[in-house]
Amino acid sequence: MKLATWNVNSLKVRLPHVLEYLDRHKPDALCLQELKLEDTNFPSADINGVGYQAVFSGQKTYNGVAILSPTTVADVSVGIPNLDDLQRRVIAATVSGVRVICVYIPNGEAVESDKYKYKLEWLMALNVWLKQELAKYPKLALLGDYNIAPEDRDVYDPKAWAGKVLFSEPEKAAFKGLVALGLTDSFRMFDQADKAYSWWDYRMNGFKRNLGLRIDHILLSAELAKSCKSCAIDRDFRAKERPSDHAPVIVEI
DNA sequence: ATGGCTTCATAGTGAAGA
Repeated sequence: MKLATWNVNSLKVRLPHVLEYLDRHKPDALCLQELKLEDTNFPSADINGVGYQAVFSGQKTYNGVAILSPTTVADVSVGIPNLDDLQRRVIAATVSGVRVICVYIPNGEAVESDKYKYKLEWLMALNVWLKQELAKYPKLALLGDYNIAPEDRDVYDPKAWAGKVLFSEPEKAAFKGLVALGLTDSFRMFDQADKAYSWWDYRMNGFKRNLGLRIDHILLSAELAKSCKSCAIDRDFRAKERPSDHAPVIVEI
């Protein structure tokens, strides 16, 4: 079974890339973030046309998440219970017996900002909720844009990024808090190339110079981790014409 | 060098992303 995640930075613009991705990898679930469109504008017909169905929670201009699957999914839920959040950042569904949770964790803007406070509060609410979800669903995968680089090796220049948003200690502690629930960072279960990242700034030729961060992750519950066969970042889609600034990440379980 | 690029938005001295 293949599960994938991709921050597409506008589904309207990236639809051809998404359709190509589905055709090439045929994932059992593809989690998308930053749709940047309202539900009424969701391109269901195009996605159905390549044999996939979608559940989604969108909003105008910002955020928006979806799960694409070749089969009908069950028990769809949106948002985090007990978190009053107008931003569409979470959608979950059960796909072939696996609880798939798609998240777009807040960016945080800068450590001094109110958005950073919101990010840390959001992460705390996610942790509380996930603890309950893991008790309910032993087979659980948390996929998405975490907006956190967990370790030095996930950052092209960790000294320059020290203390900055995406790499600050409280954010890294929140990531470890998710791992402490019993989740495993699937990417680090396997040998990987050095300087492997999932996001590169559009500016400064960030991709060509490989000035990137690994901020898109697939965390697996113990039961899924024990049968996980691979995890890979697909740089091909970042190298295309008019790409998203994020590359897709995929696991085989 | 707080810029640099891309998106959606509106027509802003833009906002937000990461």
